[in-house]
Amino acid sequence: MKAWSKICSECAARNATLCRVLDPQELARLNHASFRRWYSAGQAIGGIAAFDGRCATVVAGVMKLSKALSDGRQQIVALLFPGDLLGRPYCAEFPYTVEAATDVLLCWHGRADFDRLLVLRPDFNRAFLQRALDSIDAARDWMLLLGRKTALERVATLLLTLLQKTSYCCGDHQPSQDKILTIPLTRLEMADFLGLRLETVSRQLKLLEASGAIKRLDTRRILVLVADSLTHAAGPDESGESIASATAASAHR
Amino acid sequence: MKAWSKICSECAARNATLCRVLDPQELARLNHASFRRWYSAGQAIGGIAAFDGRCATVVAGVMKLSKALSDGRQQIVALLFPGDLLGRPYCAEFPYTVEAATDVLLCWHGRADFDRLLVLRPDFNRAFLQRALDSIDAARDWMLLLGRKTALERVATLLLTLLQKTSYCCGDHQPSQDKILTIPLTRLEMADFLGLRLETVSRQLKLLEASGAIKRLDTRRILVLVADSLTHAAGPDESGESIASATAASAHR
DNA sequence: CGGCCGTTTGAGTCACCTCAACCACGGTGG
DNA sequence: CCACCGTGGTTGAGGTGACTCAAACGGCCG
Repeated sequence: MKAWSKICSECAARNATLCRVLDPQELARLNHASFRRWYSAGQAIGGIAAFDGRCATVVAGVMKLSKALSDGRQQIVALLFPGDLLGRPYCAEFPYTVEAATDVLLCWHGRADFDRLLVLRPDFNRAFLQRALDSIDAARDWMLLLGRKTALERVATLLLTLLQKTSYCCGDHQPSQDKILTIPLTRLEMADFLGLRLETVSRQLKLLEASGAIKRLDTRRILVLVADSLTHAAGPDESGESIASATAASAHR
Repeated sequence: MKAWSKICSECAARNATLCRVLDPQELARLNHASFRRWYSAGQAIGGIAAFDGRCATVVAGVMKLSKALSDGRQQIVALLFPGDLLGRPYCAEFPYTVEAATDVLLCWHGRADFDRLLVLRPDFNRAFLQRALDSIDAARDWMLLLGRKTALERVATLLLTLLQKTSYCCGDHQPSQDKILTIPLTRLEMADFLGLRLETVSRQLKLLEASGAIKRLDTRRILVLVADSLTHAAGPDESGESIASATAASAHR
């Protein structure tokens, strides 16, 4: 494992973080008020209200946020990659179950300093807002998947999403173009993210392999042979709801 | 129909809007830079990039945001009620199809003035941020529904949600406790919101009626007879993922 | 009256779920 | 070194909830 610097300016996730917008002085101050901690895979973070308005940045690894019904049905609602922010400022409650999917290094920010930046630094504030809005878009994209896509499309979409996320995030990945995807989730977690059962996920992966799009190296690693084929399996494009009410009339449903 | 004042301080949606936090002076200024416009049910708003960073407040009626695949499959990702904000500041793109579900009155805000408030007024900024974060929560709640709930649970949940939303929003509703719910959606729209087919929605409503929880007055209006029964049909509580790994061991799945 | 639209109802099908067996791998201890 | 076990993954057989297709209904409007 790399040497994980405690210095913000040397942060492994620096380019992807919110903190990027800060000047050296601000950064030093935030650095002083932050601390880092490792969580091992599967470890959950605190009780329900353990956040108490504090935020943390994912430096390495993948976190998962999930919601559950009391009968055990569970839905993963977000994955957080290096550079992503965890928590909700101003708000004691953080209504999700937070768990490390892989081993994770978090950088916890001092609440007072973080809130201060939000108020005093417009660019920081705006970057934060941008993130929040992006999270909305991501959640809504996934709503489309959960509500309307088939099992095969869901699995293919997940693989593509992971491929994209891990390619420019500074995980434990080779920066090379080898197209080996290391899935940070178990089959059960994939299922909980996709609104499927783990058996179904397994079967769809088999189908994708049979179609020649991928090759399963081991349970966690997948060699992407034909990315286009994956894209195709992921279903039709999202339509920007073209102006063409002409096409809509015939093609609609 | 009421007389819809053009004066912000007399706005029908005032108590639910962002603008609530503004002082009279700011309000007057924003008022000056805003204009109101009616959209009839079913009407779509502009082309894809018609927003161009501008925002609008829903004053009356219900808007829907949806995403679609190019083969016609569609998912409604959000409903906007009076007081809710529409659009995305700083960003030309607004990646949703925006349509009026009912007749809707929008109050369009001047971009410059709106952005200025966002920067200069911390309370306004914070209120906006709060909204965005609430939208994330709402989308993720719905992800749980789409990924894990049964058809009956979905329909019941929708009815409860609508009941709650319309009860304290200043729609065309009686403020009384009569428990008559006027659904602002067609069956097809309900289906597109719930990730179901319209026939399925219809059948589940029939089941709910057979169980005595509701009575269908006409296609749009529903008399809620036993709200508890609806709540029960909506499925088990969301668990705050209790500390009890003890219960989890047995009850989990 | 006739046509249209949104809705309801029915009958049959299928994609995904359920249940269960089996397998591969890694760690543990005799 | 190997028997044992636990965990996570795969595979199979059968079931079912929601979908598909189709027909009929009822209110509305010309």
